Amino acid sequence: MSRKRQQQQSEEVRRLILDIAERIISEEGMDALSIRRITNEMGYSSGSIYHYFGSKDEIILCILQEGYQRIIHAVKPLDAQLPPDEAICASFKGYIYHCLEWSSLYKAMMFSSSSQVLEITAVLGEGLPEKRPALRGLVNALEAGIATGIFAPCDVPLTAQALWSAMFGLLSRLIIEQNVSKEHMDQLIDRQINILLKGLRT
Amino acid sequence: MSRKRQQQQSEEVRRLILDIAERIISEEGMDALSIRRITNEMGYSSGSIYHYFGSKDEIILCILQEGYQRIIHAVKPLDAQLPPDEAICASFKGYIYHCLEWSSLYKAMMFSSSSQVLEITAVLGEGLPEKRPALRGLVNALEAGIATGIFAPCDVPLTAQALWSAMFGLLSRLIIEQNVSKEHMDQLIDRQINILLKGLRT
Amino acid sequence: MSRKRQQQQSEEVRRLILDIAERIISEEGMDALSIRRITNEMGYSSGSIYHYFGSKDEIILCILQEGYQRIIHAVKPLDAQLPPDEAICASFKGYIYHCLEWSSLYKAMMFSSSSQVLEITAVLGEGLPEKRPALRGLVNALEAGIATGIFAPCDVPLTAQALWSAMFGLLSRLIIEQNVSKEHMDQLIDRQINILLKGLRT
Amino acid sequence: MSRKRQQQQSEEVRRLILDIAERIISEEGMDALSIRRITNEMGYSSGSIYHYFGSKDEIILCILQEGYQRIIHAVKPLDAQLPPDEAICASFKGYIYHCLEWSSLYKAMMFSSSSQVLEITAVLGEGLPEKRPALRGLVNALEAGIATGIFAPCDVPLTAQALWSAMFGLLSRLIIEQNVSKEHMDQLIDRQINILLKGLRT
DNA sequence: CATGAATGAGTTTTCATTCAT
DNA sequence: AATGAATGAAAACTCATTCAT
Repeated sequence: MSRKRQQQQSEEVRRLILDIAERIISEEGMDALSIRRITNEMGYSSGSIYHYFGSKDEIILCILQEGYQRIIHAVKPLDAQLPPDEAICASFKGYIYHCLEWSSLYKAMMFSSSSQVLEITAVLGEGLPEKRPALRGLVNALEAGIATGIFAPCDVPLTAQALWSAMFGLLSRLIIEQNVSKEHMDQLIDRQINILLKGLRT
Repeated sequence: MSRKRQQQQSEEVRRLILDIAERIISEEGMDALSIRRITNEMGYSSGSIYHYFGSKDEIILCILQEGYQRIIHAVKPLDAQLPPDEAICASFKGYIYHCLEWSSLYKAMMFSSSSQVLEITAVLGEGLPEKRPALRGLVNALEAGIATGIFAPCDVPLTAQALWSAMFGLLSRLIIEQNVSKEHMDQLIDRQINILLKGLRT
Repeated sequence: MSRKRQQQQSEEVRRLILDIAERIISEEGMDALSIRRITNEMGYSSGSIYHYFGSKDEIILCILQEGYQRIIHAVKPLDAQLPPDEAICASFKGYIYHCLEWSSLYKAMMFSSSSQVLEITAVLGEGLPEKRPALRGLVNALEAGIATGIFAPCDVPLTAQALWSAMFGLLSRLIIEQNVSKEHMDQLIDRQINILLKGLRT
Repeated sequence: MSRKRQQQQSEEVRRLILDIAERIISEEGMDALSIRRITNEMGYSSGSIYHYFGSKDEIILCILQEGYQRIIHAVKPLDAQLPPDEAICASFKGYIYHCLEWSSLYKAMMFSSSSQVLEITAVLGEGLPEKRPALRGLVNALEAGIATGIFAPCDVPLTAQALWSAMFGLLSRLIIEQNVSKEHMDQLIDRQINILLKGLRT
């Protein structure tokens, strides 16, 4: 009992640390994250964090992994009821608007070349489109669209990578440039998705 | 003679500083850049750098501006002889393959949200498509294509931003993910450009 | 027990820092004070000081406030039993001889134009004679003296400021010039107070 | 000829250095003075200053000495035509208002305990009232006043020191506290001189 | 005489990490 | 498990001074 209880408590503190750290990164960027900041906001002393994590890097890695999970889980599966093109459009928009709310975290995660992070975030490799939830849905929609004849036949995984990269580019610029007006943002997103979908059609 | 020689030497030291700094940024990222690192590698004392640059930021700005210049100068003007779609295809490919050679610097520059850097790199703002050399060519090609009827009429600056962002996304992923095979890379680039161009056509 | 002991020790270290800093200021002036100097003399590493104080300015402010407190607490309230002129004489003498013992600190404090310090030390502003303990006693004595008819009616706060400034001037010169003999010092103090008091009489 | 000319030119450069340094001290305080600042404003290189002065301290000393001379020369001799009390009043006012215009320099000079500076600025020592121009005039006026019966007999040098210190105190506070309104300043000066003069009368 | 490059020691501050208690 | 004191290295930057040219 006692041991179980302990483990549970320990897990709660880890959670707390990660939550605070993630909030700092999201609100003020990676450079604002420091052990002191975290422990201060927890009401703990600075040393205590090393009972829960081996190093700062371990914390960051954890956050990036979790952040990716969160984003993925938030990517709703493509609606099989909808025509594939509309499903892709809805999915992309959902993804973009969702990620814009986690922009700092998204940036930290998706722009990282750390091999540990890339294990999670890479999409261009052989076979990855089938592994990544986000791309898997895209692959399915593309295949469905080809089957129903609204999309031209093509190398589906390759096309999924190309499409996703395009959308990633727009999302990235929106996050990086910061001061794009909501209106212009909406127009850009619409325009890009239109171009891409039209590019797929028969 | 002596004065000229001195000035020349001074210029050489500035160059040396910039080269070392750029190498550090390219190899280890922006955060690894420090005055100490630079001066140590030069064999100078740390204060000496302030003979040549007013501050660390000035050095960084210099590097980014140079990097941008390098990129811009390499962006060949769209070939007016070619049909607009082929011109865009050639231009995009040229841009991507060129920037892949300066990948780390490109990353440092294009992923920065520093306002100083954004003054140079931002593309999504109102009126920017006409100011940025890369986008201006795209705007011209689009207008030409619409005029000749191969592209459907559209909001040209908006479309240029959407197109460029798409291409930026693919380039970014290629840079970030590092271990994409040359063959797959070529296919991806071809595929994306095809989708985009087809998306523009009438 | 342990916690109490720790807190006590922490308090001792703060004390040590303030004592060393004060000594440096007293012996070598404000400009000689540096974090390094303090920590070196403590046998600590330079960063450690930030466990106890948030910044150098905080240390200085602490010292100045303590110095001011020390001076104020030593300013005995004017003796209401004595005739006002004698009370003023006694008070001035007490103040001068007391401050001469803390001369370097007094100098650092009273000659500073830092706004933080002036909040504590300024006397010439509107309404300040009533706020500063030293001047408040003077104001009371002047009013008492005017009431009993030994002092001529006047603008009391203004007069208090003028009197205190005069005494401050003599005290300052005694501190600055250092090598004035005790005998001459006594004569000067007597003479100045006599002139001032006679200047107030009816 | 050549040598004479050279010496003259050298003298001019020394002058220029001192003028610039003094202006910096006056406008921005002692801490703002640096060799770089001086040489930049001269259009010279940093090293060249050492052809004219052995060290920064030598420059500062020079300025303080000159500053004192300037102040003294500006202290107009007491008007022997006027009654001694009016002459003292005029002299004090002239001194105060004059020095307020050189406040930073005055502060640097008169608050210094450097023995070199004190050789010039000390007034409380035995025999100094007769040596210092400012005090000598005061001594003369006091003696004249005693002779004509408007001042009570007294130890004249001692009285001169006490008077001057009083006025120095007010001037110092006006300089230190900075934000005293012109109106209040005038009242304070009037009030203090009135008290002092009344304190001298028979 | 003048330059300007270079030094070296200095400044305050931040931070991840360790460790005795 | 938690503390909090302490470290030591790092950060950017400043400045008086020296010296070869």
